[in-house]
Amino acid sequence: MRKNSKKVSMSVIRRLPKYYRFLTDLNERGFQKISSMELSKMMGLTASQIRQDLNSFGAYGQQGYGYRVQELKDVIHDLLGLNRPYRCVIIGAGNLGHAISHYEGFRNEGIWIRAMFDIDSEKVGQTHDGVPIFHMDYLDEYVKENMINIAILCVPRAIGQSVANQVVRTGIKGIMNFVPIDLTLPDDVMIEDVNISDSLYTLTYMLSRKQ
Amino acid sequence: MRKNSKKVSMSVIRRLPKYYRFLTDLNERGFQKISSMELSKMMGLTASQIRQDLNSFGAYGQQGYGYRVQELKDVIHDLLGLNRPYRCVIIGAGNLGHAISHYEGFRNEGIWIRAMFDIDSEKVGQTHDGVPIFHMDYLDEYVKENMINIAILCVPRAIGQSVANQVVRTGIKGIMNFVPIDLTLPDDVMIEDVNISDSLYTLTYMLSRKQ
DNA sequence: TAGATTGTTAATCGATTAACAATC
DNA sequence: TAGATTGTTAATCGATTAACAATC
Repeated sequence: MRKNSKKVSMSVIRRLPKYYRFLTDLNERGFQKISSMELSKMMGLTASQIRQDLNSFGAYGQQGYGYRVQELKDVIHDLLGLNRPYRCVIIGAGNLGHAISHYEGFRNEGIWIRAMFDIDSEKVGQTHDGVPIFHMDYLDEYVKENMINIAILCVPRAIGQSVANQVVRTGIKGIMNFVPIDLTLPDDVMIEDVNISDSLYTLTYMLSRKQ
Repeated sequence: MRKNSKKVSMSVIRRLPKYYRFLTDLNERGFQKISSMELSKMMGLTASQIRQDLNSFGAYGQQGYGYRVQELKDVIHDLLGLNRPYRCVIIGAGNLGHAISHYEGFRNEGIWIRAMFDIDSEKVGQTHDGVPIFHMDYLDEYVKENMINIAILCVPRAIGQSVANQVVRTGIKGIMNFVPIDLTLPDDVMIEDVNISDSLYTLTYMLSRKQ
């Protein structure tokens, strides 16, 4: 029973993965139902906010009962777009690239790391845990033949923008960017930045404020 | 000329590293001054928001002139707490740990990666680019002797919480958490989460919405 | 001085919290 | 039914944008 979409705000979207994580966990632990009150204690949000959030995309609970864990988890799963396959390539086969290629957070969610790309002739040709490393020259062809829809950027800062341009030219519309720069790209390309130094500076701010 | 602190909101804090990045770049390129208008075009914010943000911590510009790049950069540098040294250890010497230990975003900002810790006897004892790997048993002693103030968690999910507890017992008050779980820790410990799967799910959401 | 651009107040917009009637 | 807990409206709070007087 889903309401036909009012628009879900970005603040809610950013909380969805967290809801999803907690619901998955509850589900695995065998919980059938959960109230906004119980969930609020676990997640550190207010019960009121949880009800507003869930209502904003019409994931109805049941008055006097609560939310069915499995059902709510499934609704959020689909809302996050996880009912489609994502075929990813990693650009840059350094330590970060390798770390992402083995990342345990992705398994079982239709996120497939298919290949890595680099220009280092020592790396090209190798395979790690079933993920082959190809030369950048082969990127365009590979992306088209394998219907790749996400590129994960793990290259040095100096070449970040130009590699991003190269990725965009293949037709890829989703980029996860680990390079600590602000990419300038066409509006129809979705970028999600993971800026490790920005995050660390938020931490140093907090540490320097606490007396 | 700094106003003695109205409180800076968290929304502003999260934008500070970005301001810092752009100002550092402008400074390196030899710019002396910048107006809120010019900065707004570069950064994709409104000029009004920029003036509000900068004013919230009293980084005054000059009417009719703009902001002095070097001065503004320095003020934000200090506000982020980067005028103090941060001595970090990485917990977990896998690919991610190694990636962070070489991370180019940190250099020249008083962020020092001093050591890595692991329990794998094949890794313990090695040194990579001057960063030694020690056994976890030695963590407490090392932290105390070397005045470590930040721990960067790069361990498998299954042991994330228990390793975090171990870190907290050493007295460390700042944790950067790469483990895709929600840590439960005392309130006086500052946590900055970098949740790679959460970020990716935001991207899959955006990709699935754009038809 | 005149022009430019800030600092700051007021208006708007959006997100969170509170409250409670609806209902399972 | 009575109790519990949602869905939803209203109130509050905070963040962003607009506007303009102050001033370099």
